[in-house]
Amino acid sequence: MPELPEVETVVRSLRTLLVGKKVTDLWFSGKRLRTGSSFDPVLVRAACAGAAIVAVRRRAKYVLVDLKGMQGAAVLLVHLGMSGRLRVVEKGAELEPHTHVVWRLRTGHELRFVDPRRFGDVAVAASDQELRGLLQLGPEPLEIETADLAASLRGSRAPLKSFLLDQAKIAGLGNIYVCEILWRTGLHPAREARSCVAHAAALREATVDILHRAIENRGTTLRDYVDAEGTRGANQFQLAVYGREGEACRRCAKLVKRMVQAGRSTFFCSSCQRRTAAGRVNRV
DNA sequence: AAAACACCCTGCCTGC
DNA sequence: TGCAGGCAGGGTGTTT
Repeated sequence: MPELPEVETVVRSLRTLLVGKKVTDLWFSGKRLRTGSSFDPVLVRAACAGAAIVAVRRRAKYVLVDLKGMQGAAVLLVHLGMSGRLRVVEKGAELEPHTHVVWRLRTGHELRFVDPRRFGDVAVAASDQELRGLLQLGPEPLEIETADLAASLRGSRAPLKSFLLDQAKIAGLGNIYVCEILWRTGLHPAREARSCVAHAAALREATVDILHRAIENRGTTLRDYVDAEGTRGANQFQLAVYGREGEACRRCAKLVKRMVQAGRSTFFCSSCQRRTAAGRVNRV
């Protein structure tokens, strides 16, 4: 499940493998991607074929590839969804099932987008401003200012868990890292966001630390996440609560609980993470 | 207006 | 053993 650290890891590996390379041609499976996707093979081919790869960037959970083609500059957007992978392989390497887009490079390598569940997305535009997926995104978690986070919290009656998952409020977190951030700060997932204004600094600090550590570990591989070179992450061994229902809390040894919020699992410690505004910030 | 929810998809796991 | 059903959840569109 690629979240910000996994996407950042993929972007870094793609950057070393792709920048300066030229796309010769593309191949498509013909399958649709996620509902509401603007994925259009004709447009993607027109923007990519013959273009040079200038840069590879990340915005929230999106991979952005800057292209320079005969018709000018373009931006290629790839979202990995739940099960998406971007791999750079040798031409002629066996085609994995559920491969949907292949960019053939002049070097003889291929960039491949593989996505069994097709929750991912591929799109092109002339600039970031024309990429629909990027328009509603909030600030980057690694760059957000405490005052801005506090102001945003103050205006939301949503549960804190939902607030942190809302890409319009803060862009790039997913279920795994939100659970970890809440545990680290000792805040209960069901607390109203606006009751946590005083904890904005602690939330920001925990977020930055947890994301940095996850990036250092090259992401969390729970099932099949790998980077562009096929390397698994190692951050799954650092998780304090996610996926640990019934196991001992690493801080107080009580059993980690699971509840469902907005249809998604929340893992937390009911002893360390109190509903009441105790004002206590826990440290590992 | 903001929050909640249904939907898309496949693979894995559980239970009968 | 085999198969049905539940579950995983990011983002979008719809409903409350």
